[in-house]
Amino acid sequence: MIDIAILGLLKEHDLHGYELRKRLVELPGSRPAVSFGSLYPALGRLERAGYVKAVTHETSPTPAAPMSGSLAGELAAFRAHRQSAGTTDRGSRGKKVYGLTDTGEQRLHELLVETEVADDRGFEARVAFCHLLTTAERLALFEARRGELVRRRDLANRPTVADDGQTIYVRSLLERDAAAIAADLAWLDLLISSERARKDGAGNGGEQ
Amino acid sequence: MIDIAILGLLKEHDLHGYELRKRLVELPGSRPAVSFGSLYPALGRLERAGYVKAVTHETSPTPAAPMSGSLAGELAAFRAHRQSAGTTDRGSRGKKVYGLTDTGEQRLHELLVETEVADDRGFEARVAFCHLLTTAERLALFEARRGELVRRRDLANRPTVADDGQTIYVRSLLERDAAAIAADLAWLDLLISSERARKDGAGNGGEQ
DNA sequence: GCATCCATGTAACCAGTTACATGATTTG
DNA sequence: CAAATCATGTAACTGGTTACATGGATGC
Repeated sequence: MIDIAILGLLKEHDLHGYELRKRLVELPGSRPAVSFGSLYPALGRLERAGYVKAVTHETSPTPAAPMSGSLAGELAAFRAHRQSAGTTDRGSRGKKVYGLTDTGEQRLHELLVETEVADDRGFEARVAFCHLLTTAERLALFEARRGELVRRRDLANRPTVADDGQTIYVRSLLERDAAAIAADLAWLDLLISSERARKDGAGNGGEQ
Repeated sequence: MIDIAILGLLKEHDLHGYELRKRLVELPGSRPAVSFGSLYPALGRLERAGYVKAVTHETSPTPAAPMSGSLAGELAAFRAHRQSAGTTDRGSRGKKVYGLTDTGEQRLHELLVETEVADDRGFEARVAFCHLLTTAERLALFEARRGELVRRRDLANRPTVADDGQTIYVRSLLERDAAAIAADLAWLDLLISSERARKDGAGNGGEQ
């Protein structure tokens, strides 16, 4: 699911691996820190697949507006640019600034709407870039997640087979888990209702 | 960290793989369900390491008291026993009931007190069997976890580098994460204080 | 006697990790 | 010029997963 994060970040601006990783770590859900050993191979894979591509010269000096935010990104791109366009062609090991291709953009959207994978980290990664979705798609994402959480909750406080000598610690742990799921569910419901409001906001004001 | 769970469950009673797995799934922190493809190889590994051992005949028909709880476990052991000791010798593929060896018990304790690995699942697995620890060891486990959570919290609401155009979704996600950590911390603090009370309970009644 | 669960295992794969090797650039 | 940081990458390993192969026992 590192793919979502990479494609999502590259959608915002072109970046090289090192910088990409710094952003990756401070993205919700990518604990404890995605390592270079997984980042670079992933970039290579995405490049081979045609989703990203090394942008060497001034293909896109990050259009215009984005200068407002993210100085670091601009700087990285600028420096890389200067280096490659400047002297010769950059030695074997220079910065390699990646950008999203058209198919990469498609791929990102594809990954974002894929509700099958109910994985926690995957969900967080999707939410982090869900502003790229339509309201309906976002709603679908949230509701799929909701289903998953409900499933987990029901699974948790069901039969309790063979739980004879549960220690107080296990019980406490189970309670904590239940509380965490409940809190998550409440959070999701808020998101969902706000999304619903957005959807049929202008049209009609029914259904909370 | 499947090792902790396996050893911990086998400490309670001898079990064969299939039954073990059923218990494993309803253990907190072993989402979404440990698969056979990881369970059996793990058992093999633990057996080769000498931590567990297949108990075939009446080596230990689960001593005496444990009959009180866990009917399923007793049944499984009994059936396996009957089968092996009963007819011939059981075909190539019969139930294989595993038990914990002495070194396995040591190993379990070792894994339980190992506070280095700050992994979430690892922590849950340890708590699930922390009744096997002394109060002091348990306290150390909880406090190590607390340190880890504090570290995460501080990491989360620090610099916020390059967070220019954070969408409402990312912000919401970060808030949720922060709330989850706070809740976890509160839960832990409760555990810790109750553990402290237990420790110096008889001696003096200070410090809540 | 057929389906279904119980039961054990292997093989191929997956998504990541750590440790290592390498080198360029910046800064004190 | 040395140390720190930036930067890219490979190799070996980890801790699992799914899919597959196999077969015994039970229930209807």
